[in-house]
Amino acid sequence: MLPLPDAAARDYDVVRRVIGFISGNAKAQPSLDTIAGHVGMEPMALQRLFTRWAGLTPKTFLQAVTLDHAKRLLDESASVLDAAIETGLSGPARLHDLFVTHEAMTPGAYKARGAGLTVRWGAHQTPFGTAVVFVTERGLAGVAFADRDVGEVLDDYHCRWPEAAFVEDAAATAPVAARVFDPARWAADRPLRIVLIGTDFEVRVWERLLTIPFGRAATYSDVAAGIGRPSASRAVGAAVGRNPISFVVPCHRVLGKGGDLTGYRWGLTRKRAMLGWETGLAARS
DNA sequence: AGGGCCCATCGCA
DNA sequence: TGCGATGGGCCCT
Repeated sequence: MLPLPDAAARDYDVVRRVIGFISGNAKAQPSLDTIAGHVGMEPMALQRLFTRWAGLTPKTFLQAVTLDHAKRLLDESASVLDAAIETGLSGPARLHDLFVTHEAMTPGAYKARGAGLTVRWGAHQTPFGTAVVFVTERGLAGVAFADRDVGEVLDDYHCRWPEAAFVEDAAATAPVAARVFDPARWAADRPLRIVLIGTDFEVRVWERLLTIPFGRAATYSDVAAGIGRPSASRAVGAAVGRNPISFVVPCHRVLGKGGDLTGYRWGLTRKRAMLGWETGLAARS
């Protein structure tokens, strides 16, 4: 049973529709009035909602989500990325971002398929819709989005770790969810512990994603080069798509080389939402 | 076999 | 020029 949607979740529903509309009519550059009309809101109300959600007006958000902007973001990020990798996960480059310490369960855990693991899960409202959060004794193990039905997400994770014991325990996951999706709580206390369960290759890709700073982006081939497999960008794409801890392991910050968003496990609209949200937050500083 | 890729080429306005 | 469409190579499950 889901908790009642809070303000953030209701906001996301509007945001989702707006982004869908904008990207479907990108060429037409729809005005605020047009957009508001499409979602059945007053323009001013929509404007306030967006500003509350992302710190951006819909107009600015629209610009932040275009191909041009994505290309520029990639250009600007290229230099920053090197510095971020130097300082690693705990350095000051993580300003504005979650501090994360990670541990890998590989490849034994992959083979063991979660045997001996107790996974506690709960569904929570977030700025990007309903998320199912999975935690283990060793740390946060999964974040997944459920557009319709939490059951689909559970099936998915059951398949990943078929030998693990799953226990619904929203009381255990609620604080993690609250912290992960609330920038005000980032870096406020101890680093967030996460555990990466996957093949050797996958874990290396996911670790690499953790070095992409907040509000920036990298390409699939950047990531491939970064793990010493410069020609494996396609395999990187597949591994990125299997990232079990979405948002926390920022797979939404990986774009095609030309600035295309290419794909996202939880829907391109959500990827756009995350990128735009980060842009707004980074600009606010 | 088949991907959340990438590059080169080609054809068409 | 620019923008699709196509084909071949690539490398991990």
